[in-house]
Amino acid sequence: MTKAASSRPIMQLIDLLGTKWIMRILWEMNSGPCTFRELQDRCGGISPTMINNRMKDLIAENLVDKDSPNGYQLTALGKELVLLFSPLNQWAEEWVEKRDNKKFEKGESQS
Amino acid sequence: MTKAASSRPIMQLIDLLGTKWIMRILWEMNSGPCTFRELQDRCGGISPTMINNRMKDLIAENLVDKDSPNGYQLTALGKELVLLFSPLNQWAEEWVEKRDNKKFEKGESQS
DNA sequence: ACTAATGCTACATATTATGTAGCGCAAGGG
DNA sequence: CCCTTGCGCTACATAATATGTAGCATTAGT
Repeated sequence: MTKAASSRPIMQLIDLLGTKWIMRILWEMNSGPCTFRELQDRCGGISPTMINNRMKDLIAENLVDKDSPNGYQLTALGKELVLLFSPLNQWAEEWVEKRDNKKFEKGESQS
Repeated sequence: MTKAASSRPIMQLIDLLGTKWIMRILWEMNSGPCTFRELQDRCGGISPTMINNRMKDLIAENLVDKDSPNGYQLTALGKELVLLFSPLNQWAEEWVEKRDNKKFEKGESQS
C-alpha cells in the first residue's frame, strides 16, 4: 500500500472493500446484530481466523461495534455505508441476466 | 465459492468486487480508455501478471472491452457500475475525518 | 458437576499476489 | 535493412494471505 495511493479517502475505502470478506461481512451484518458464530454461518462457513481478523479491522475502522451481551453490530457509520451498497443489488440483477444471455448466445451451458 | 452463495446476483457481485484490485481497476478506468501499461501506472505499479488476470476477469464479466487500437475501456455496463461507486467518495471523506479525530482523541500520532 | 454454546487461538496446508526478467511483435528512424 | 522503442503479455521464484481443523477458556443453564 503506497502512501500516495492511500492518502485519498476513496482509495483507503477501495483498499478496505477490496479485502476479501469485508463486503460480504458488512452486507450480512445489515440484517441485524449477531454473534461470532452466527456471522460465520451467514458468511457460509468462513473460518474463525478470518472472521476474527476482519472484525478487528472493521472495529478499528469504526464500522462495527463489539457489544458483548449482544455480539457484533454495525455502527451508525457502518449502516450508512451499507446503505450505499443497495443500488448494487439492482444493478447486479441486470448484470447477471445480460451475462447469462451472452453465454447462452455463445452456446455455453446454463445451470 | 459455494454454489448457494453465488446464486444471488448480489453475492456474485460482492465476490467480484472483493477480489483484490478489481475495484481499483474499475475506478481508474473511469477516467478513460487506456493501454495495458498506462493502467499499470494508474494503479500504482501493480504487476503485469495481476493486471492481465484481472482484465481477463473483467472482460469475461462484461465490464471491460479490449479494443486493440485504443487499448482497454469500460463497457456501458461497466460505466453504470462505476457510477454507483461515486456516493462512496463523499462517504469516505466523512469516514476518514471521523476516524482520524477518534485517533487524535486517543492520543495517536497523526501524519 | 455436567453439558452446551460462546468467542477466539494455533498452526499446518493451500491459494493468491508480488516482483523481476524478458519474449515476440509492430512502428518509426537512420 | 537494421536498430531502437514501446507495446501486450508470459514465466517463475518468493512472499503474503486465506483455509480448514482441532481445541482452549469462559459463561449459562440443568
